[in-house]
Amino acid sequence: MPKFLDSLPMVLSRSLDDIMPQYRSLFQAHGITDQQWRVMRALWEQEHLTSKQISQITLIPAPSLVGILDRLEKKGLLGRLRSVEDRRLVFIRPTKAGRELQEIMLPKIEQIHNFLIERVTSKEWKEMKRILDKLSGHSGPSAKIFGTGN
Amino acid sequence: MPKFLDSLPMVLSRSLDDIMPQYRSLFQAHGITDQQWRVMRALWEQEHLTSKQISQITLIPAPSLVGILDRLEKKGLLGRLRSVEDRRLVFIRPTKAGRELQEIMLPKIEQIHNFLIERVTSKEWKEMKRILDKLSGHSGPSAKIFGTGN
DNA sequence: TATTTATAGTTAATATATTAATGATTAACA
DNA sequence: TGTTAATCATTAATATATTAACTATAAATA
Repeated sequence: MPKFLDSLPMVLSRSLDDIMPQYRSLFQAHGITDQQWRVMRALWEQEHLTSKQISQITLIPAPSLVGILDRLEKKGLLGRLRSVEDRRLVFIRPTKAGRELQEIMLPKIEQIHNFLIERVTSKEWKEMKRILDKLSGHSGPSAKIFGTGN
Repeated sequence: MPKFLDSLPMVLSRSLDDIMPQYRSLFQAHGITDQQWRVMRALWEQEHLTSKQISQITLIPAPSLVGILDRLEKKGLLGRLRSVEDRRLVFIRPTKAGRELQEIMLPKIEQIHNFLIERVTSKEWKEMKRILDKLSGHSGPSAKIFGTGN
């Protein structure tokens, strides 16, 4: 295999390209996008999150999140509320419609997840995450020599 | 770990988010983006590719590729040439400047790649790719019997 | 041969990513 | 205490992703 296709970014991107369509068709059937789902999914596990928390959990960059929240708000799936104690913060919480959507979609999502996970053994799944963690620099003597440092 | 953060898309996305910045700072230093690099990288390994071939190699969707090629052409890094035998095809080839850029960047890219890869053993690296392949559906019984074929 | 079908590249519309900058607010500190 | 620095959400500008549709061309077929 040529080096380019065997690089870490390409290996990971290929896998994502392979699995995302299986989720996407479900998202699409319910009128939301990948990223919009990520936000709703985060709100399902913990209500009243701030914008920043959602950004951290979903890995969606803060500037992108603004528009995503706008569209979800317009769809009536969540609401924004400016904090009183710290007026810089904005709390996000799902509406009733948002929670209902979750109840419908969550089982199907888990179904897809299980279908994918069953392709490997539990041991392989854990092993893969462990290796990925090492590659990400989250374990071992991690020192980003090319790191930005911010 | 909550199920959401432990899903395959989130696991892979997190890894990508962790490693891409290390490449991106280099791309940025040379005035190109991630995807623009992917295209140039493909042209480094095989000259005169068609648009479709580049799309397949780089995993960049065809409609996105149009703009990326436009911008790379405008930067003088590659050229487009309509095929004579089959006038539907467009051949892409790097310019002299395009090849020069590669010669400068390629060693640094390999340096980053090696730095990342050295975080795991050779055995772990292969094992990870094998497991990812299974998760993508590229191995195992179903994949061998029902291929997409395209 | 005339018609249908398939393919490569492209355009269009909407959604998101990336980077830098801004406004409002709060925290830190001389 | 008054100024500076940090933080959160947001805007702005450019680049890319996603889906559908469209154009030109070529292949298949009646």
